[in-house]
Amino acid sequence: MDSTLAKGLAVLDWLVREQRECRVVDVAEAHGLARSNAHRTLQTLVQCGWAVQNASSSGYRSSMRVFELGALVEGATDLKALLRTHLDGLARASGETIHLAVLDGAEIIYVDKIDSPLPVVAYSRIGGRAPAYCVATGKALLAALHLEPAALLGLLGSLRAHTPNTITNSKSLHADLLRAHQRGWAENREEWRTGVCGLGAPVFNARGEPVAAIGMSVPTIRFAKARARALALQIRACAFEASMSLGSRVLLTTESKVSSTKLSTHHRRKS
Amino acid sequence: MDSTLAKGLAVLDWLVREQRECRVVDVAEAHGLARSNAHRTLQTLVQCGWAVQNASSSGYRSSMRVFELGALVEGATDLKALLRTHLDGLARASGETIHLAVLDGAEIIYVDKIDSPLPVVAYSRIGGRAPAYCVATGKALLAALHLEPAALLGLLGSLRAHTPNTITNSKSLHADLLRAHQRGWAENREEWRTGVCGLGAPVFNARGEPVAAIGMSVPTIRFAKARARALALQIRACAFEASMSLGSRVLLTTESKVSSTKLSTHHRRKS
DNA sequence: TACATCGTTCCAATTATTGGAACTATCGGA
DNA sequence: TCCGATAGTTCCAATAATTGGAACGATGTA
Repeated sequence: MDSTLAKGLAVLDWLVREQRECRVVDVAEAHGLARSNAHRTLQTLVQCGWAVQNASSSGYRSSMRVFELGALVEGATDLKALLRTHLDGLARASGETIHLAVLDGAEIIYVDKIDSPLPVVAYSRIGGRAPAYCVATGKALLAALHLEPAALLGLLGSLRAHTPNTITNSKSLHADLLRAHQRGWAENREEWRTGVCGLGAPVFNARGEPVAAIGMSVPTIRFAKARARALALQIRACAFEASMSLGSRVLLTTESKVSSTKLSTHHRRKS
Repeated sequence: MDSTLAKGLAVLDWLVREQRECRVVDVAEAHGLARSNAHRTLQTLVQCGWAVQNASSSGYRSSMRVFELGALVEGATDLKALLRTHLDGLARASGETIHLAVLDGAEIIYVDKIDSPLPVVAYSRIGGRAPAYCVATGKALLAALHLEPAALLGLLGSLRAHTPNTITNSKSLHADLLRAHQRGWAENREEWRTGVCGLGAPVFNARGEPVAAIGMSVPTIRFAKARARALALQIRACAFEASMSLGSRVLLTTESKVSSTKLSTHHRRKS
């Protein structure tokens, strides 16, 4: 492992998150580096175009490079643009907050979001993260991977409780994912934030791979059984249409088959 | 300069732009590294969370980290969210393609964009770049800096011609920027892309600093003198309102004073 | 089967990094 | 104005890390 590279990446990451002009000593203290080392690291970042130095104050900020590359990543998948209309439709139909999320290891990242006009409890942010096993979008994506319990645990690590409702048992989670797969949507009942429930369904690309999940965050107060089910059906239908628009060619005759037919091309199934 | 860090950043940048699964040899060849070196560099990127390795193919891709950080940068300025409504208004009023751009060294980066329903000639992309001295948004931002000709040349370097109309003379450019400042908007007459003209005006924050420029791309065919002037006035007014919404407190009485009063808090003026 | 390609590991030679010290600049208080 | 403290920057020898060739195993191909 290139420790110099690791050091520089850590400084860069830190610099971006600080979102302010940082001085050499700040970096040195935050990373336990000698002043001269921090200085050279920052200079390297500047010379490579990842940071900019204020000529008068000699403070450092991250450059627009990460924004540029971030936009590239976003544009590459083009998910956001392609699925916007679907999200809009869902937002209008439900009136709730809608998310588009992708899986990144054991976490999901919100790629797009439409805020609800109704009062909401929790705040999320584009680019924000959440543990995959705690939220509906994450569970929808995990369910679409069809991992065995062991592989699941390997991917997620220990299941920490974030609320009294968080599923912390590997077998329970696996059962929950299986149910999600069978139904075609995943649920989150205050497993991540108290007072907030969620629904999510996976979106598949033309190769049948799960590339994102469409999710909905609903305050528990508006999550009565009948409404929850109605919203879930909306999400599932929306995710299905979204998959179609990405070129997913799933043959199906009845609505209830939506989820089960998604299996087709996929890697593993549990024993 | 930490060469190991520079090497790693170059590989990371390359990996993001490739937008495909890359192998060790690809990286080694592209950067003139030994296989073992490329391998270790990639492993470091993976361990630090900037890249992911496909377990089966052992190929590497950039992770969502850059997207996450990019979204952070975008959210930090919050420019996009704050100015969206202004851009929308301008887009509806003009029917042309609207840009929001920020200055990054000698280039501008498009932060937001609303496509025209009318036929357009050139294609731009959020996160895309253009030389500041060639486009209207860039010239609007440069004009707002009030740099002396020498400082301007220092910032921009040599003025390469991208079309027959590109301003390649430092003095001419300075005069053009001065005119832009006096009028309150900058123009681009096929200086970047043949067949495409542009208009741009700077947006100031509460501290009177130019933070972005609102721009409009118009095919030359729709850029007749009278219409160009009408659109320019729209842009200038829109940028002014946008500045107000960011907390810029510029006292003004007549419309024609919009631009000249912007001077107030600023750094340098030419001798 | 033999060959070629590639990912990965290992290690000694090399090279770059490291951090203390010194120098300079800036700021604020006496 | 002087002094002391703080911080940015430069320099350099000791150190520690990187480097790339070689070797090995895995995979795919003729």
